Amino acid sequence: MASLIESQARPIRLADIAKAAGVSHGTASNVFSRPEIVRAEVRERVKAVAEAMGYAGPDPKGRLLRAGKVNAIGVGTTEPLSYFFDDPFARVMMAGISEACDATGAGIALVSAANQEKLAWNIQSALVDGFVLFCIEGGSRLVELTRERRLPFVALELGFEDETVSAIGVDNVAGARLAARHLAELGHRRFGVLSLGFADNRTGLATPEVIRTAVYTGTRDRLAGYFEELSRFGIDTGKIPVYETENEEKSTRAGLEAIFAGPERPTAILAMSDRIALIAIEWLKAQGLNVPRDVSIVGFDGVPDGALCDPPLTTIVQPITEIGRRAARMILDFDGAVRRETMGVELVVRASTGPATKGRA
Amino acid sequence: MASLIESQARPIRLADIAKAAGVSHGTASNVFSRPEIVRAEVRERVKAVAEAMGYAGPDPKGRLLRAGKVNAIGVGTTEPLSYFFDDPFARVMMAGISEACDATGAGIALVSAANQEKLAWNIQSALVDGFVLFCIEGGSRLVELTRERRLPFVALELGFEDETVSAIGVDNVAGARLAARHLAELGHRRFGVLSLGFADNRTGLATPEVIRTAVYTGTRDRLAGYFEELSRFGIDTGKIPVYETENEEKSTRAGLEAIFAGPERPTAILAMSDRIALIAIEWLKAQGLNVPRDVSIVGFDGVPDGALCDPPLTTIVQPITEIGRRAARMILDFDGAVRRETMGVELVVRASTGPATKGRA
DNA sequence: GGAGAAATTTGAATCGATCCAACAAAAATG
DNA sequence: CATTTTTGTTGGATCGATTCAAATTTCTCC
Repeated sequence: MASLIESQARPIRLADIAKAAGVSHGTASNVFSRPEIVRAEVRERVKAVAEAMGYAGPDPKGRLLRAGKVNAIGVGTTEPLSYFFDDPFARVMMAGISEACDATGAGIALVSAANQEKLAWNIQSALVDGFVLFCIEGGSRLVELTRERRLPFVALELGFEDETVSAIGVDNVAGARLAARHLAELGHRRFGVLSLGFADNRTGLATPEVIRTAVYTGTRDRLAGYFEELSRFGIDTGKIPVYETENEEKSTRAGLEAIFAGPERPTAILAMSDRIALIAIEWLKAQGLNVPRDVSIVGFDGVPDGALCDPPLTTIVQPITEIGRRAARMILDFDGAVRRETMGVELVVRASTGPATKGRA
Repeated sequence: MASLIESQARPIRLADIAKAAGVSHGTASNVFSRPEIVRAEVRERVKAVAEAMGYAGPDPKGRLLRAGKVNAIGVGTTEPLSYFFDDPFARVMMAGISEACDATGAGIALVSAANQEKLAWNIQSALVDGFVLFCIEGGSRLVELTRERRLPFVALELGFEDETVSAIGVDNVAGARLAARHLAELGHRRFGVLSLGFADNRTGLATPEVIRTAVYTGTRDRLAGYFEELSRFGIDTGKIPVYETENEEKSTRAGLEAIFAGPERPTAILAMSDRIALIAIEWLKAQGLNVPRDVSIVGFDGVPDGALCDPPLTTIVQPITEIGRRAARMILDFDGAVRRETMGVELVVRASTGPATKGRA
């Protein structure tokens, strides 16, 4: 009963302690934030009073206003919050961000929202010193929203051309070329591409028009890399089906059905993410197709799951953790400059790719 | 250049806008927080001025102090921040917490720290309305620290007896009994227990003394459940080796070595977490032992990985996501009451357990 | 004992907003 | 046209702390 009444009462402020202890609030403040400059006797008295009155210590809300710095970075996405804990790519990225934050003692605030208005509000009201943005679906809008906060921010993946936003990403063209060359060198000539979106909220077979007017240059560049390299092997890239997935199960399966429905079944799949590739492997196995004997597949990202699945996934490995670390540091040590960093990628050959066989599966 | 200078200048405050637009700060505030009560003409003028001066909108730092509510919950642990993205149990729990936060539009602030002082500081200065605490190693200290903040908080896992702290956990005794009975009914008579810690920072073979003076009642209860049930089958529990692991690879392997070093090799392992169980399966396979033919193993938790490993893990499934959801809601809808909820668990039999064989492996 | 230095303490100003009682202006009513 | 109502605006108080120049106390040392 007493505790209930007590808990409903207005919380005790530093000023209350100061008055009760008979010191100024300046001194009371010092007792907590710079105890060494307060005379021991006074310090103990104030502390005793605080203890007796049940003071919880200086409220960070008050301190914050004065200090200006929150000492936390916001990580934003248009996906629901659970994305950070479910998606393998996001998780590895978060591990890198965590590392940088742990090192400096900064906190992490997760920002997201189901719908657009809430997202806007959450971005506007997040208590952070800057943002790291996961630019997936709706990335452009996320960047616009964040820009209005006028806080430092970094976009992950060089998803768009705007040179005024800081970003860290990988060389998508080079990575895609590595993937394509690997398959071409194994003798593959019939391909299918499981793509990411070329613009917001897209899914389905991509027309040349869609590809040409791509908003997401990351997707565009990966495709360009695939096609450039395949052309060098004399392959007619115009005939390659490119299916835009939403990087999840449903649209990826639809894409596979579309790609394998045609008369010229591919012997190799280029997937723009490991997640897509993993889903594809499951689908192919369920169809009774052997990977890599019947169909080879190369992913993109290099998430840990790729090494553990069956067969282990050949993929283009990005330095995801390092990207996360750098992004976080860019915010933590912000100096006002716009930075755009491009990281290298490498081809890691595992067991999901093998020589092309002549026979139809 | 210009932008650099601009960015270093003192940020524009609402008061600056008010002055420039020739209105009071009260009206300027209303333009942003309750636009509908401001005359359209004035509203547009103020907005135009704000736009022209590059005002970023009301600073949440200022608003916060007045509003009192942060609209975010803190999730605390003594592990490094990456724990939230690595540990399978934590991830499922976070998914539940995320769900509840998404539903109400609340944010999540991750709080952690490598060392004790930083942890204290991070807990003290986190801008949140309440905490959900992962009480693993050092849980008691985490609770003490959090209690001082005098904000609502919930401990996950009923790790200690203190009835004054809100907590959500599972019926550990019942769960452990299910696991033990399952193995006993399969004919197993020689057991080994891979335990969690009975107190902070412990590892190694647990003596009866250690078990009796356990700080973590969760661990204690699980062991009690195992032993109670095994006793009913006439098994001498005094002879069962109990090894305290740190729920990670190194100590778990050490535990397995210790348990399998004796002359009476167990035919069944009771693991107090799926993570431990999964590591154990790997270890057993590496030793050339077949699971479940040579050794059966039952986990505890019910994380998704358990269903995917080889062989799939028989385990005691906790409603982890639901626990997370409830914990978050307890903070979000805090009403001043201390709540302690015990959730049910169930045995899920997969392929890591089988009948005991007479022959030594 | 007193001058000067060093150590503490004070209290007003500030951080950036929101709230609200009081007031002013415009609109509706008699 | 005077009075009431409605609608919009104002500016001081407040949220809970920190900061810093100035004032005060205490300490040193001759």
